[in-house]
Amino acid sequence: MPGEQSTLAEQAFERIYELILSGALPLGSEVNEVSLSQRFDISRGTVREAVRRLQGLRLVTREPYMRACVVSLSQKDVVEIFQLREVVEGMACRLATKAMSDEALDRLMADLERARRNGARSADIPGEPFDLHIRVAVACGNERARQLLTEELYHLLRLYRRRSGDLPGRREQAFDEHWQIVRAMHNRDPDLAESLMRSHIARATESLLATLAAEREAEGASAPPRPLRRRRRTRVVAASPAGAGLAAEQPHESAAFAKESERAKAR
Amino acid sequence: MPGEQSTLAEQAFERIYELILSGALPLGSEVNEVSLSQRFDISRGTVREAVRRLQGLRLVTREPYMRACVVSLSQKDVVEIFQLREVVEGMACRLATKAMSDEALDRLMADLERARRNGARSADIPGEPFDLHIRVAVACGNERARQLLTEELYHLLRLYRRRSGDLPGRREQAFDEHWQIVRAMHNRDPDLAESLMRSHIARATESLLATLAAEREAEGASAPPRPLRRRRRTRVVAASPAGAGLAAEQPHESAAFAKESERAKAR
DNA sequence: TCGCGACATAGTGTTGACAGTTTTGTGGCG
DNA sequence: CGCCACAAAACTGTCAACACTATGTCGCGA
Repeated sequence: MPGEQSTLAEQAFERIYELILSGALPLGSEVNEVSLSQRFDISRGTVREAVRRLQGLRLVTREPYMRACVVSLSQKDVVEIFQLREVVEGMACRLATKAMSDEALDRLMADLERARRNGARSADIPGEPFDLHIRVAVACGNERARQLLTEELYHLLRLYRRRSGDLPGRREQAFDEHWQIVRAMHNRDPDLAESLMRSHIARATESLLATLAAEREAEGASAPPRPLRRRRRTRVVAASPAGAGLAAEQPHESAAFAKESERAKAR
Repeated sequence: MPGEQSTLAEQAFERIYELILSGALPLGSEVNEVSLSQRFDISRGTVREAVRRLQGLRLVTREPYMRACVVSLSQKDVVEIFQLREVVEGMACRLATKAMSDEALDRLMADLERARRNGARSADIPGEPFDLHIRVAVACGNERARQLLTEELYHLLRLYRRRSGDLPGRREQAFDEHWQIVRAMHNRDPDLAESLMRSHIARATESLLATLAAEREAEGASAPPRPLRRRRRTRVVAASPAGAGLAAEQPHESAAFAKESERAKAR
């Protein structure tokens, strides 16, 4: 019963990855090897291997005898990621403009138009059915850039976005910018497309920073020293055998957890 | 006797990394866990952990029950890396132009001038005492970009560069371009600096591609199908207990190996 | 002679146990 | 009442053994 085709460690890697993306493992939370091994009902060494791969992807940080932690993005991190995205997605846009077929460009345009009609919810929200940024990254032909954008940077931003809405009006503006970008691509103007994409992301950066500033303002001095780290007895527990008492005192949704531990630990 | 301060797995990671960078583990060669564990005189599980981290950095590729392999860069890979470098280093140059202090810029200029006098060998060769690209990446202030440039992309190129000289005359041209870049930075012209850096790398890309094409031409049809993979009985063996019979049939330098296995396995 | 299937072998996947380190809880002392 | 030393707990680091898979080899039959 070896699952499908991959190794246990591979599956564990995927599952932990999903746990982090879904917010079940909150940013900055501790990653406990034994807890995870019990949850997945596999050996600790196997979990260990998966965690080391996460470490390689810089999704968890670790130092010798300390507990591993999910990365917690500071504002500086977010700015750095957006700076990177700005130039790399600009490049991807330029390359895609040169690489895409006429049919693919027509399809892209049609999909963008359809998305606009289908509702205003899918302008610049990662993971939505139509996501221009993903489409461009995939189409650019540079596999390394695609991986960087869609697997290393974008997911981190998804993580971050969960807890920060958009500025009002930004959505419509983003749509407009998307439209201009796609039109430049369709006109086979690589330099313009790159330039527009860069401007687009730069504006999104400013919007996000404004949102964050407003948030910080609103929260006021509720918890300025930020008790991150050094927290007592609040670590993500391994779901007591009954599967009931989940640690739900976090402001994140810890669903998708309970169903994982329905085994009686008969050993 | 726990070494200095880090874990065994950490040290193993570093050592394997060095092995790959030094060419002792040639590109595309197989990475044998037991062989390495015997060489380092540590457990296989520990080596395994290190290899998984290398995998996370995409320096080795692996599929379920197959042997792990050091990446072998195709020409497409190199082009992709240079495309990425072009925009990311351009960004780094722009940010550094804005972030560096006057003193740091003066020092940078002085070092460049000194490097020019000290010999023509250090124009654009990674790892040399003065390396403008590293200096810019470090000074740009974007930690993520620095890591991408100096630890993920640059080392791969070092790997590749080992076996490809430069085009004649390229070195002087590179020096000139470096000089222009630094002058733009010194004049606090971020956009010009970014543009110059991008052009510089684009030119370097063309130079490298020309070199590769010439090489390919010179080799002719010596080994067109490229027997990489599926080679018989030639794998890097684990140094017989006497420490003598090293597998030296590879056209790469396998030095720095012998000295690692002087322990009698007294156990 | 060539194809093909069983066997042997090398290497990876997984596990449980033991050792070392950090954190936490507790009790005595100033 | 606060603080420091000490001990227990919790967790990570390391290892050796066992299970599983892939690959090369050898013998068989057509």
